[in-house]
Amino acid sequence: MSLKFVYLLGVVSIRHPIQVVSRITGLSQHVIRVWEKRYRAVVPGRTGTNRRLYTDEDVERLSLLTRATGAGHKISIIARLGVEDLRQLVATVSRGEPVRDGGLTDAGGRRDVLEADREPARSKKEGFIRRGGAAGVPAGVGGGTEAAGDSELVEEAVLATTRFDGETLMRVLEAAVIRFGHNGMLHRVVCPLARETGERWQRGQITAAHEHFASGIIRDFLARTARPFSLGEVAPCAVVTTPAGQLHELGAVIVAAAAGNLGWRVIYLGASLPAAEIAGAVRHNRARALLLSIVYPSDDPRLPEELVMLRRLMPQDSAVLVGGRAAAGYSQALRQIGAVQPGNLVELCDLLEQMRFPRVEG
Amino acid sequence: MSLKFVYLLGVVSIRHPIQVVSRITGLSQHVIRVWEKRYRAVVPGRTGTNRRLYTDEDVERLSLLTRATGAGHKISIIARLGVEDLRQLVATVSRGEPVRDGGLTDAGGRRDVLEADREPARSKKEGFIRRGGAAGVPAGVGGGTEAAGDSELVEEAVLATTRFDGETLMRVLEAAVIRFGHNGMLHRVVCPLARETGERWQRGQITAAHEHFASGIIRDFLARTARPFSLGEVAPCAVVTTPAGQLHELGAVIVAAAAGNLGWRVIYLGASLPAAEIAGAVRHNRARALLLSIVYPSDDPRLPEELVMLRRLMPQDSAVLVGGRAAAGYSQALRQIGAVQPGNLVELCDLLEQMRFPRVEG
DNA sequence: TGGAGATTGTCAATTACTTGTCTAAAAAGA
DNA sequence: TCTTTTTAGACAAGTAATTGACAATCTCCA
Repeated sequence: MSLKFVYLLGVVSIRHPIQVVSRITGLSQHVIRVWEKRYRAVVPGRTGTNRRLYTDEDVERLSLLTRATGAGHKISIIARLGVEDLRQLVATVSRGEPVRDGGLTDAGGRRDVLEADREPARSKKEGFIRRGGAAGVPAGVGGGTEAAGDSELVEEAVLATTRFDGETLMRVLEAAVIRFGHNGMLHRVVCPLARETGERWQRGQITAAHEHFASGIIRDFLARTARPFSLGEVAPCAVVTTPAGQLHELGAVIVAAAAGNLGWRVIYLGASLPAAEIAGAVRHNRARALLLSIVYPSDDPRLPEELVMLRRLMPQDSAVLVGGRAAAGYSQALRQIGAVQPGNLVELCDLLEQMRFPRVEG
Repeated sequence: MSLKFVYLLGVVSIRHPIQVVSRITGLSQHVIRVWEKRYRAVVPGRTGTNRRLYTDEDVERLSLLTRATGAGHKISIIARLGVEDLRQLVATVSRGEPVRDGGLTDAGGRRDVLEADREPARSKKEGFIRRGGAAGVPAGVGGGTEAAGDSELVEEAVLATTRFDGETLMRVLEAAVIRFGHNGMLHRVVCPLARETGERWQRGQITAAHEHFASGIIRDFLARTARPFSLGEVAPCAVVTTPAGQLHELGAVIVAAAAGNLGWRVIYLGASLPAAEIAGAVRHNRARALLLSIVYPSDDPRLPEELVMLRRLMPQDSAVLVGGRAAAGYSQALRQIGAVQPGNLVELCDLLEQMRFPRVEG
């Protein structure tokens, strides 16, 4: 808390050498230095022996500048803007609105070079978001209102969960697969089960242990029934986890399975990872999407900071998709970081489907 | 060795010779001394004859410094920071991402060289005394030689983990099952893998995300290969989890699998559950044993209270077994609550085997 | 449409600083 | 005696700063 707070105020004792800054921002040391020399984008302090030392605010500025230039802004023009202005700029851009100073989404050659050596896609993100928002819900697969679910099976599953009866729970899942198929099981049984357990837990009818238990069983079941992976290297990569403090794993399990079904290469990281860790994994895997599940608590004061930090540390061209019942509690932060918030699993799948095939826009 | 021994006696202020510190931190003795001489990173006490003696805090500092330097920070700059600052630093700057030659020409490849260069040097010099030191108790009870491990497979598994390469990791596990059988795989590959990842994590060579990732893959694998359960109701029940604040799941996964192999009905509850929740699950399932894994941190001030609370809430006739590299850090509390602390997986299995058939004593 | 000039990321070379490693000799321990 | 530790000094490789140049675009204008 004080950590992040302090960071936001820029009052920090610890300063970073250029190597660290380079790793965090993804900029080469060359660029960092040249931005300083030509545009005074940042003016780091120095050690006694003339080594640069960057404050956290410097890092933030550079990150924002990276994102803004990626969106087509010219570094020479925005280099001197304040952090606040930059934030606004980036927020505007990630909402899909056109960049004001001419340099339209496709800023042209420089970007191509940049992308070619950085990663396949950047501008895509905005595209997805726009599309996702517009397309919205394509009406549930099975007809009913967003996967009505099979109440009988769900009820049995809930019951099994409350009794720590893994065997029965698995049997129910098996039955669900037979009846609805692998995907249908997720949408019509597991998802409602998650919601139901969540509600019961909130009412104090069951404990977190039950939720953990169900997560485990469902994971095991999914692992057992999922197709053994043999995805081409082309498969886009998605990292699935929950941010620090979010201990409930079930949502993430579901999302991971759904993404796997849709042909994504899923890196599943379990629950409660700090921002830096998540960002590292995303970066390492060049993941096109980060899928977060936020279920409880819905008012963790640290989480917004954590999310901001996450966005700052992540590669700019990776999208963030956030689901879960408590996501709404952080919508301000989520909007700030340009996260997409699908309203339910169907929407999420829709988005994932769209993101599967990056189109080169014209 | 002396470490564990002394811990058992409850003496808190033991101090370690440099060799031990070197083994724990993964730093060479040279580096430890040079960090002291040049930067005063630590200032160990001395014996009457001028030998260095390091406190636990020194060790902690050195570990953190290792991680921070791994993240790109300059030792000369961070050497004097306090433990808290270092923790923050390490948490902020994750080093999970690869350094791509794309953007970071200055930094590119360097790290690989650094590691490739650092690794063999260390093992050559400090050798693999580790086994003697870390294992401490030979424990040869369970038949095998305390799981010597198949270094080749383990190495491949570690490599796959550092690369988030789930497919390869699974292949390795498969090979291990074929070669050693299901149980042998646990003892000879997964367990060493857990230890190795733990050590690398402490050295900052990998991130917590890697550990989470490996846990997930291993879970999935175990779920897939474990016998589908059809245990009679007679099977004794064991609850497996980690106490609140302990986010690392791998140890619990291993233990759960081991217990399952031995014919226990395992209720697996994942990581980081509050005492009340755990106790509730134990009570609800009339579990004969509660298996806890404690890996990190080893100095959570809340954990002892949590453990005491746990014992108070639990049924009296349920045993508590605690394993994990950080268990020693809480040995006082553990003794207080009458927990059993098997030194390694073999011992644990031994105990579980004994507990399978309760004697009704007269 | 074509071209001049500005913009911007990249690179090489040089210099200087940083840091891990190593050797050798003496002391201590076992 | 054989190993381990300590100290001091030397060294090589890694890392960073600076300068100047370069190539690929982008912008603007004729």
